Amino acid sequence: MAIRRPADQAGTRSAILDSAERLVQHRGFNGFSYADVAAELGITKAALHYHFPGKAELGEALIDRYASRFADALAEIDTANVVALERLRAYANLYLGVLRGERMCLCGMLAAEYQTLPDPMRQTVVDFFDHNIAWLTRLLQNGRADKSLKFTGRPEDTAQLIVGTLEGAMLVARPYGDTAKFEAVVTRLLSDFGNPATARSR
Amino acid sequence: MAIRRPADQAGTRSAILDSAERLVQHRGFNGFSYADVAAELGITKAALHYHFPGKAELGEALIDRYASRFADALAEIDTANVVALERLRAYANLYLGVLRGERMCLCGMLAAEYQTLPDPMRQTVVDFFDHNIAWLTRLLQNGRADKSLKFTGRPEDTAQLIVGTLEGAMLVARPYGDTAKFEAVVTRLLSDFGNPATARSR
DNA sequence: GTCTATAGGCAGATAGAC
DNA sequence: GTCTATCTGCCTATAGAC
Repeated sequence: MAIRRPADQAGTRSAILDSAERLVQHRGFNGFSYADVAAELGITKAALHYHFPGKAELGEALIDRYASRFADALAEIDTANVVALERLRAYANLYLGVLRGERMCLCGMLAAEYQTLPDPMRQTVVDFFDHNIAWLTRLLQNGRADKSLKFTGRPEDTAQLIVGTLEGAMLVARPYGDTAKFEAVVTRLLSDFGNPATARSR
Repeated sequence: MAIRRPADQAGTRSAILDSAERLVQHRGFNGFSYADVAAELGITKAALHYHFPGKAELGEALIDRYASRFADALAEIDTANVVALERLRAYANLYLGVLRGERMCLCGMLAAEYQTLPDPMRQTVVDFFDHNIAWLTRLLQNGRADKSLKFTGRPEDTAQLIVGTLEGAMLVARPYGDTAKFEAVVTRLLSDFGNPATARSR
């Protein structure tokens, strides 16, 4: 008893989201227009308004989909990796994948534009970060408990540090068009959490 | 033999820069307009175009002034602090001051919008980061040499990590309107560089 | 669902008077 | 230097035909 829906509706809707997502991650929410999306898909602006009444609704749908995809990726990391340090590495690789597509993290981009975002989008951005921090906090707590991760202070603060470092490293690396800069930061970041016996302070 | 100039010219010019700088750090380069600045100063848009022919030129002037002020602050840090860790702390405090004014770092904001920036502004943004990385790299080299700083790997990579972490922590903390989140990250970041004898790995 | 046509507003920018 | 007036273009959004 599947819900019946014209193929085009779901197809166009997700094609719009794909295009808009790429544009926002590339140019920002204030840097793209309905005209850009319409041109990319070969349809008119009016058709977009049928699927998403306004830019605010499109933006909300964008974050919702991105957040749920990210949540799936985190769950996948949990099932695929046992060791906490490996989970952390996999988490960093999510960001690297985004940067490789010459994109900024969607919510990192929206965080920069936060003050100009339509009201309904704001909470959704904050929720994304909250979810990431919560997941990392659990990971850090577990890693500390089973002694696979070494770090000082509150897990919440270190989780905040990790998110901040990854978002910031992306932000700064992108103008250089140089993923190596990002990767060097990740390596350096992760090295602090590993077994101190293998770390060298020179 | 001072250069003579009507008081208003220099006055208006820097008032425009002050207003535009605040607006860009708050709302982004694509999130403010000549009309915003004009309204704030009680003058017309046409007057702005007299001082800055176009938005691109205004943007360039904005970064130039910001970068030179930042360079002064770095020089000031070097003369006021002997210990490398203290210099690092003072550097982080520069960022904290910006965040306390409910602003994002100008160049961090522009880095997010990089793909939509007028061409002449792009190199100037990159130069800003290069300068910061270079200053931090020297600081890290000196700190390592006199054993006042502990860290692993190449100084360049750690410099990149520090800039990324500070920019990213600002980016993520601002939507929360919570400077404490930023300060916690800074404390956590700096603790890794201090004397290991006083650090606790719990 | 998608189109054409168009409204209404704001953007960056210019000409020319004072 | 700053003004008024105006241009052109793009923006988001809507009405109504197909």
